Amino acid sequence: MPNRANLTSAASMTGVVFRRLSALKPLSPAQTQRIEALGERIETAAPGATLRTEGDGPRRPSFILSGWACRQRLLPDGRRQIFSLLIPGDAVGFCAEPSPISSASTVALTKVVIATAAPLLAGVNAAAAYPNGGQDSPGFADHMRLSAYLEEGLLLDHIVRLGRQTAFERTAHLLLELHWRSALIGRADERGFSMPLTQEVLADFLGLSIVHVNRTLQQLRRERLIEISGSQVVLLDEGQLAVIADYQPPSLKGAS
Amino acid sequence: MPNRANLTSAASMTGVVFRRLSALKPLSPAQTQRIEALGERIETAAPGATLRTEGDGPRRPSFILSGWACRQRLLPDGRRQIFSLLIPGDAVGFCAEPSPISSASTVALTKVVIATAAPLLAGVNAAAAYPNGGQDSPGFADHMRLSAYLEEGLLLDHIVRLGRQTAFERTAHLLLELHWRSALIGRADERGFSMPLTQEVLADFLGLSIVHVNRTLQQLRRERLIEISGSQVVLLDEGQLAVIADYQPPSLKGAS
DNA sequence: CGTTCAGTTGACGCGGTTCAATCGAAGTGG
DNA sequence: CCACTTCGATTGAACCGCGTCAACTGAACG
Repeated sequence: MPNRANLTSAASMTGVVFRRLSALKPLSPAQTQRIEALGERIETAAPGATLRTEGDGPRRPSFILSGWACRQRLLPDGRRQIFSLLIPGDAVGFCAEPSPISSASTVALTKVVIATAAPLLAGVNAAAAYPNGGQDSPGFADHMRLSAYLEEGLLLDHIVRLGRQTAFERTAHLLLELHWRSALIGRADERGFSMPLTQEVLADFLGLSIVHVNRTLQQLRRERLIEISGSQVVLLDEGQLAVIADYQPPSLKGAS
Repeated sequence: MPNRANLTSAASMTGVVFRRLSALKPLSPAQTQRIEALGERIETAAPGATLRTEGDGPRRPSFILSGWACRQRLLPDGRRQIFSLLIPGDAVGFCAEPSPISSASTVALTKVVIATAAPLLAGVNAAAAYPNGGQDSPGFADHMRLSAYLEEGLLLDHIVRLGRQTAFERTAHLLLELHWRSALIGRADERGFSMPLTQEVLADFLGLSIVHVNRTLQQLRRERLIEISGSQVVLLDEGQLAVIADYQPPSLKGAS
């Protein structure tokens, strides 16, 4: 039951989507207008709510306007592995295959506000009809394709973390990635950003136990590499962290 | 220097590509013809050769006709993580972005024969002009899109293995996946398949040490779950292995 | 005020790594 | 045809990163 006040704040929330997409490829005025229209149809979800279950029929793809979510899978015995963390501006459920090729679900980690991406999707289909890529068309096909490549790169980084890095390196790498992504949507300053995650979520993402996440964060603080107070994270020595974690931010320049 | 004998054998090798793609979506006679034409332009690579370095300018996408390869990343200190194993019928370098969004390279693990996919790619672009999906068009856009989803599912499986499964479970899961994929291209019988990998490669894929891969394989043999002789793997109790590894093969039915 | 939840800490043990040595098969050159 | 080398598989012993178990703390909340 969105009222006018909701609409106003929702419209301002579409800024993260604009920042996210324009970082991949410049947006035309017509496209910008479409993005601002996302604020007109929003929904909210409480922490723990399932936003999407893959293999559960086609659901409407959407963008996260505020709050954090994750894609995850549960094992029969209760173990959980988180594939990716979703922050404002990220897309949910764009691979809307009717076939359940793999089983994963998207779950809200905080209170989440999402906007149906239907108006943009119409543009995606339209752009497919422009063989030249539609530089000036209102379509978003290129943006979504580049976004998919970016996300695959994040999955590859994650695999390296889980397969070949220590808990210390893993954690440093994740903090650098989240800082970079927060900066991309204008939600970070030079050194810090907000990370509304419990240590349990970090553990299930990093493939560690809660206890060890706690000790690893303490070690990072003890070595004066980070500071944490509440959900606020400060990177005290980003260069040193990058060396430890072998972190290289995604390079978006030259994207076609 | 391909001679006629080469061409003949190469043409027969395109069968794996046909099987791989037709499993995703039926192929028309025109499409089948295009696939058979892949055998006309082949290249070979020796074990260890780099087939592709992402972020190294656009390279021609291609299909593996025979031999195995992998996508991997190296850390500065020499640690290696393998993202995916590529078997005959798999595509190489289809995400041919000029931007090096992430750094990974594709390396031959055995002697490899690849075919340039240019003739199919022309079809991909053509299919994009058919808004209805082009059921009868010669394009391969749908196939490559479905293939991308399948590969993403494999990456997710891999993340679960690395993050939340024991060495025993990981190894069982991988063997089941490779058996399923081998069967998909007609390179496996009911219980066995060929796996031309060293234990070092398995270790770098599974995020384990060589020594521990060796011990884990021994445990699988000791418990009469598998048999290995040379590169031949036999799954003695696929059901039991699937329970141990929580393995569920990708479901391709209902793919649009 | 009791309850719940996230964070923290210590003790202990296991899964997996590291180091090092051995062995057989497959080249390779003299 | 035989030393010599190389490579992959194998084995044992010692070590350690990380998980598990359990207890405790403080803040938020009804």
